[in-house]
Amino acid sequence: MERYNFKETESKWQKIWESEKTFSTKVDKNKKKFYCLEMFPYPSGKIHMGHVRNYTIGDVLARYKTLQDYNVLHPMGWDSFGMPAENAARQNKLDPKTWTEKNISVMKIQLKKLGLSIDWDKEISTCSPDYYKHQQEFFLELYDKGLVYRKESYVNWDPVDNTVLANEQVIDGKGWRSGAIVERKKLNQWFFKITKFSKELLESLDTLKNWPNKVKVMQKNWIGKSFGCEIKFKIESKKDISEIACYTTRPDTLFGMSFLAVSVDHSIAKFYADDLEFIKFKKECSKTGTTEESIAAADKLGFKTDLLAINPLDENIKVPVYFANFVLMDYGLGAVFGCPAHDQRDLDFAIKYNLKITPVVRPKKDKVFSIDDKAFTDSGYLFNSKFLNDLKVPDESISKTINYLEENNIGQKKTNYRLKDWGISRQRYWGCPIPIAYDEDNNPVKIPREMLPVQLPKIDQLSSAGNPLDEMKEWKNITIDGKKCTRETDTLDTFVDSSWYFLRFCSPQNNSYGFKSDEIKYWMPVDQYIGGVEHAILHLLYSRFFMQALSYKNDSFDLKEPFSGLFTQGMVCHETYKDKNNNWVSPDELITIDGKKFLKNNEEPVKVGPSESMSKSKKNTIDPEIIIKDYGADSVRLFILSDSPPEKDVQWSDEGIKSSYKFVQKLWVLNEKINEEISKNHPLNENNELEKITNKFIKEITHNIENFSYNKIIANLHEIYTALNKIILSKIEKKKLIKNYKKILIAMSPIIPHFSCECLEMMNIKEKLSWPDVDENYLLEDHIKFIIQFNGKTRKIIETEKNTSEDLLIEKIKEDTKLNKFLNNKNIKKKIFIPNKLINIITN
RNA sequence: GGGCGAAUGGCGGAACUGGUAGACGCGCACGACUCAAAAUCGUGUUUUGCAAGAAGUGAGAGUUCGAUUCUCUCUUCGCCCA
Repeated sequence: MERYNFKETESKWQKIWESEKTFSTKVDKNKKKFYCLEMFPYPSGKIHMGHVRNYTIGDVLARYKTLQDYNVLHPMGWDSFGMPAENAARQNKLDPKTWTEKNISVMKIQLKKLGLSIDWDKEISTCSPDYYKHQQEFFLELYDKGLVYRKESYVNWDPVDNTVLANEQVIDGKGWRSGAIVERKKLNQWFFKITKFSKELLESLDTLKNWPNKVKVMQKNWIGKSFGCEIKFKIESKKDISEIACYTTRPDTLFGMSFLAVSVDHSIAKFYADDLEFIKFKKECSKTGTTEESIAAADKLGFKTDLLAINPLDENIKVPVYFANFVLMDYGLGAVFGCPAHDQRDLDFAIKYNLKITPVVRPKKDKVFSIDDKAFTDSGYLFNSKFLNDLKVPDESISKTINYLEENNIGQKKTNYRLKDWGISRQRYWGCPIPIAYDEDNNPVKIPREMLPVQLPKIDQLSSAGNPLDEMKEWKNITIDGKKCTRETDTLDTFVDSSWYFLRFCSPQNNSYGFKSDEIKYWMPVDQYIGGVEHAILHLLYSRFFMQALSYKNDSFDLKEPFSGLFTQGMVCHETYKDKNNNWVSPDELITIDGKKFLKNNEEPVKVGPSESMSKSKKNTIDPEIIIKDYGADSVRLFILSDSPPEKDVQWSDEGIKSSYKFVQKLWVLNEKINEEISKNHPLNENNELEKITNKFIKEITHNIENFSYNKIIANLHEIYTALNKIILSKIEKKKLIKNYKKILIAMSPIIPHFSCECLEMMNIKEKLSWPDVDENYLLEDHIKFIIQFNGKTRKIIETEKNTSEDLLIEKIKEDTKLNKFLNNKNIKKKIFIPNKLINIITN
């Protein structure tokens, strides 16, 4: 008996699939479609286990749906713009294009070795002009619809490297490379008006029935709808300022107001433009980063103005107005009123500047209540609030206060969203150029469509600082309609690239537009989108926005939600190891002796740490390429699905992959045995046991695939293996054996496709395969296991005929020596009888 | 601090609408084969007890004939937001 040669078999089938274009798909209106999409990879160099898991999960589904006779679109592409290419290019003195293309070719080969059912004819790459040309068209389309605008906005600025930093490049308020303290700097930047669709993006979440609730909740919180009130405060001032408007969600605490805080970018700041102290303060504010987190963590700073704000509920209360570093122009109206007693941030500020602290909410009516250094934010009752006293906080107090403010023309009820417009300008080279230029008066001019794509200029070497496009004088100069213009040198956020790639997969070669209408009408929406939960907010929200934006003022595009089903898979983890000097050690530097780990080179023991998600920095990665080479793609696929439910983290282990490998070998041995039995040509017999176990298996595996319980599928495979091994001893008739074994092989094929195809071929099965139906007739049992309980405790499980009556069962119990002792000398108080399931006899 | 979720053997995890807790896998133990080892195959494996039995799903309560499953309180952990 030969061992199963996975190397030969896997490469054989991969070649067949490639040459026969097995997975290539076309629009076919006579067939139901299924669009199965996994998040496309960033070409970082090599595939990692996370990819293996993601794409295996998707592949099982795609193959399953294909067998169910769906027309399956299962494409793959590359999210190939982005910073790592620039960083690598700087390090290796290559250009980002060369680096990226090399990585793509390596990773493509690696993915093919996994045996994925991908239509490679539909491959796309976002850094290709063929792709980003259409993105530039979309940009202009959105621009024409008024969904793109330019405004001054803050960026993280590294004053040493003279470069803009992404949020993730700011570590503890310092630049990741230079270590310099990051400053806030104002730049003119482009924005997508995502806030225009806040309401739609929020409400349409409810239509996404096949999304994890968790993700919907995250998006909901991110959009952050709140009810509140816009309040106009009269200002007492010698300057020409009569009013400042604030947005608040807590108008009910108005009587506790002790200051008004405005952003340094507020329109009233112009009155202080010449004030040296204010200029100094504004500069101080710019030292805080731009993230909400860094603003929350920063020291609260205020600049006291000569203005006084009048409390609209009691004009005798006048409070100082401050410029404050924690108020942002982006949120609300760039001005808030401070109520220190009931907001920790306001309280910190009030203590620092010695402002009045008046509590207006107390936990219980008629109780003495005061505030020390902790703000009271729980529910309770209003006091110190004149005509609002004793209202229940928060529900009653907020609504009644708003009513009062509206009736008296002081404020207006308003819905506010936390969601901010999407800043899409990146001061980077390796991204999609923004198709805009500026005339001599610095007015933006669209690049005419016939001049698209705006190609990225070739670059030999990236300088260490700034945006290289800025330096490219020749590239920058352009003439539009006879006017001399200068190109925009910022490129688009790479999230724009991934906001519509799933449309491009429907028409990857279409040159006239990003997609063909009839093709996306057929394929879209994506029926099942699969990827990491880390994209739960931004990528998914931006993609949803993009559909809203494309369909806005456009009758020929009515797709609002791109992904009708979403599945978020967990991460792949591995144990971590450290040597005696606490340096991370990689698993392939170790040997195992008696279950303990030692360094290979000097046999020193290592410390085994907890299992954490695989990362290069912790050196706990496992290279899929090596694993595929050693154990084969089918074993890897089997293992990556086997140990944990796909939505949870999975722990990579040597034992696990070895056991999967052994299982494939065992299946091979079984396959040989079955073929031998087939050749024996046993005579017809009436035993239906094989039909029974086959149908049971098909039923379970179908249910488990449908529910993403892929770990249970693997359990099903082990069970059917054991059952088959037993049953083939019973001389099964040839036709029956072939029929059932074929079904089983087909059901295994989404998970271990090379192995299954090989076995099917050995049995000379050549027709088009389809997913086996379950014949329920074989699953009807005439005997069932019946549970017998006394006082709620299971005492015995007996085999009975179906529909055995209660009386007959009682008879049986009385005859059973093991059971009747529970009845001796006892009164039966109650009997619970559930037909075909259990009887519970309550005695005293 | 707020929101969401989780907790089951030595480990990963099963248990569909409340009805046999621990499927399946790993690990471990014993046995077979072997001069021996590896590989392979077989048996066992929640705890306790010789056994009958008893206890047992993070802790505590509740609903129920019956709770891993439902309700409440608490603890710990994870994720997201601040």
